[in-house]
Amino acid sequence: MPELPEVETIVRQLDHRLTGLVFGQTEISYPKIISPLSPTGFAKKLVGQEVLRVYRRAKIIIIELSGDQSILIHLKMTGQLIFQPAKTSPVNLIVGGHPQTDPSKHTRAILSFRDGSSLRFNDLRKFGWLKLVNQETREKILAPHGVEPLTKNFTTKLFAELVARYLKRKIKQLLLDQTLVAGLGNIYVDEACFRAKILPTRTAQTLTHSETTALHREIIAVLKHSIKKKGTSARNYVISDGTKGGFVPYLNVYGRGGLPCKTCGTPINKIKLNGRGTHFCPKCQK
DNA sequence: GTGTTTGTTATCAA
DNA sequence: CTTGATAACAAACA
Repeated sequence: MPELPEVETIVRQLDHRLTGLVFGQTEISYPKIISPLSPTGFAKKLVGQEVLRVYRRAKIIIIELSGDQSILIHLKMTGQLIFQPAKTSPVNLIVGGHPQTDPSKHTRAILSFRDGSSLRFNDLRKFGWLKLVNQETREKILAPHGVEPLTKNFTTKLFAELVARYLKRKIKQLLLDQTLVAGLGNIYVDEACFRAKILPTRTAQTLTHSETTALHREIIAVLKHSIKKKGTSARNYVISDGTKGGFVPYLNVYGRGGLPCKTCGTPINKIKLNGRGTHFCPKCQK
């Protein structure tokens, strides 16, 4: 599940590798991932365009091109973006615990560059997408997202205002809402709540001022820590060079249902909250 | 055949 | 406007 730290890791690597490359041929094996153009239209428009930079907004990857166009990419739950350098053997991947060579049967698109390198979009569950859009459409798609938690715009005051505005919402639900804070997903919401010692099931209105401050602080801290470790490879997230992120050993609750809390030894509780697997320590979190 | 995994949007309801 | 519930998308895995 690529969330902010995973997408950020991919983007940093791709920006470094793709900037300056010029697109050549494009192969689409699963047309439904492409919009708003047809795969043919997509390929035609892409040819000859140079990559200016690669950046991120929320969980969306933006490849900015010469001219007016950008490729927007969302990996959703199982998307992978693999960079294949020119004249090298296929990148090795681990998918669902099994070694796999890329490209695989889950490769949905291959965007080639004129120097012989290529970018592959793999997506087991076909939820992810690629859009080739102009600036105006790009901004229309990006605009509805909330504050970027790793920018100076994400102040304690702003976060407190959000908490005060959506009083009836459960904390977890509030944090998962991409229109409020952008980039958090199931993993980092659970982790941030643990670090702030707050139960994800509580409603916003029950938070004290110091709890709100702590939650704000821990959201930032856990995201930064994970980026430093290149993200969480809980399932099939890989970085664009096929390697895995290193944050799993630092997870306190996500994926640890029934295992002892690293702080107090109490078994981690796992419940369903609004249809999401939710993990917490019943003793450390109040 | 069943339940579980989750990001996002749509839809309906209150 | 806020909020809650549910389905839909889609495929693998236990």
